[in-house]
Amino acid sequence: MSADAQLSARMDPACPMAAFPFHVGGKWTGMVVVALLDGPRRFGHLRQVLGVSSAKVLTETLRDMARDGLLTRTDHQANPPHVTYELTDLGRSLLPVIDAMREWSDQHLADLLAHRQNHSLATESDAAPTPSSPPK
Amino acid sequence: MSADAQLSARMDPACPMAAFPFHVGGKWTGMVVVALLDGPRRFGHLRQVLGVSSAKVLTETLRDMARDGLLTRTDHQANPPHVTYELTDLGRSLLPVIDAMREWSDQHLADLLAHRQNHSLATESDAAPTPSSPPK
DNA sequence: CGGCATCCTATGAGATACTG
DNA sequence: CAGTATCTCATAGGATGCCG
Repeated sequence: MSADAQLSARMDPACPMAAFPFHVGGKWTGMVVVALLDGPRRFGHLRQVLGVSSAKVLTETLRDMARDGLLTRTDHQANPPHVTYELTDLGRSLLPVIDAMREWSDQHLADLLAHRQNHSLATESDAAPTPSSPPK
Repeated sequence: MSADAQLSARMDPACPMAAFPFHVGGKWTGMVVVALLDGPRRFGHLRQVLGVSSAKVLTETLRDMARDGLLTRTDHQANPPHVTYELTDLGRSLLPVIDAMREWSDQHLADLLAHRQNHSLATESDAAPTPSSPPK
């Protein structure tokens, strides 16, 4: 399975960052890591795959990550411009943590969202029995 | 080692969240989890241990966490007020992820900070040889 | 194509003062 | 003691337009 497919499958709107209790750096940092797992990628490619709206945001994310040694920026000095970004070992070192987040998400995110849902309805009325997730 | 001691030792200003590339929920969420590992704690206790300046911030954090089922709030109906917060199983389920973050921090945070430092000095001048961290 | 420059807005975070 | 009520401020995120 390609990293791009993983991205769509695991980090798509169905599992929104909004409810996700973990973040890596900025909003897009974690996704950039995943998107670069298969090798160098171009700016435009990242922009499409991540679905990042504004170019500015992606530029900032990538610059910060380069500054922190998480990836390298390669300007191929071509015209039209051709720039690629590639994960460093340090960048790849984030993967176990990201995977830990994903594993948590697989196992517990639905539970968290159920609690949140439940809470909106019955702020104090009854005991609000846990809607899903019987304790293992 | 108590969770409180862990808190001071591992999440103190010497390892500031500012440079820490991971976050759990809000700024204080992760620390609340760690602070509650040893059992229920009172509002004031949390406020002291975490060093959270404003009561509002802690209140918000705790309310959000309760809403998400990460902890429970118990009002002991006493005067003066006595309220305790206790982790749920769901709240405890965050621990492996937090530990993964800490492990990453132990192994790579210094490296990241070195890169960051280096980058401020030589934005483009020379090749900026990696200051520390020979590849493994 | 891969950016900057500019502007805008929502939100997080905190300070301070007050209350049951 | 455990909050609530306001207010401020900084920053992240995003929209749009221009440039080499």
